[in-house]
Amino acid sequence: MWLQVDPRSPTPVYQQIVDGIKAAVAAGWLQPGDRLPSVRDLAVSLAINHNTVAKAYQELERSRVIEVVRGRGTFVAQPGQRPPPDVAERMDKLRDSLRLAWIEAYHLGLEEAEFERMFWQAREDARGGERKEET
Amino acid sequence: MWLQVDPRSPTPVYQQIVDGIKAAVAAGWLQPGDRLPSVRDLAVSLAINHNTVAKAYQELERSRVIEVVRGRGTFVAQPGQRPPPDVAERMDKLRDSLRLAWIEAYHLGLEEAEFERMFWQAREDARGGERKEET
DNA sequence: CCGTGTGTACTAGGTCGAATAGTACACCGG
DNA sequence: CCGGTGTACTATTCGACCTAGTACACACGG
Repeated sequence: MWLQVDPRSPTPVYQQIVDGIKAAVAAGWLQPGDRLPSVRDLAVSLAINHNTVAKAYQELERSRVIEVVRGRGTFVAQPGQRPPPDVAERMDKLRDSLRLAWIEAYHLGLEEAEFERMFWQAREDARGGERKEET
Repeated sequence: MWLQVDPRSPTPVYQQIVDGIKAAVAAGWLQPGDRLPSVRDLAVSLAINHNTVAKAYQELERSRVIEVVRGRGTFVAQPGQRPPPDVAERMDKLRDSLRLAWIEAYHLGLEEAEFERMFWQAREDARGGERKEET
């Protein structure tokens, strides 16, 4: 399965699903039009409640990452169709996360050049990487 | 007062204090050796419990941002004295936050150049800015 | 030595979001 | 009709956060 979840993580399970699917779409694992597992199927796969999956799907639809068709299923949305309702707020959060990242980099003693390399490396990780071999 | 807190924010109050002081140090508001308000004084200023402030101070000391001297007070630490115990973990979190930022930038339809500008702008915001005029 | 101020530790309790379990409904397509 | 889809609702559990109050150990100046 291309998605995993850690129940003991401090970040909520539904948020992990949201992040995971957003990452899969951004990386190209999932193409526009691809069908996602049903809420109940995914819930069984992840060993969680179907309401938790539903909550994740609803947030993903609000962000226009997926499209929901009652009675048929959920699919990866075509980019740039209907604009999300809260772009401004999300941009602010994005700016703030970068600001906090700079602050943390400072306290970790990172040189500006090192942090910049980390920034571009993260771009690579976001579009393709994700090799995880453990044990 | 150079620090404010929003009790209704989703991010915990003690975390807001940690972030705020880290930001103040990184921006240069607070210099190494400067004394911080006592837990009780700051608690009164922010209208919160002193235990919450203490929790923030403890995390700040673990991160080697401040130094605590029993019976005397807390002070901004000299940079690079004793290394923090969890650098590796914090670096991983930093990398991950940048990865998530790239993913979010993708779903917001940001061009790479725009996002890079935002990245450098955040650097400026982290070292000085902070003008907040409301009302 | 005493008093004040420092950070720290502990218990008890309240609040809130996350997650579960279970059930029910409305929709689609064969 | 029937099976699968997302959705909605209640009830309940659980843990993090925060408060309130108290107590302790330490440092410094009188």
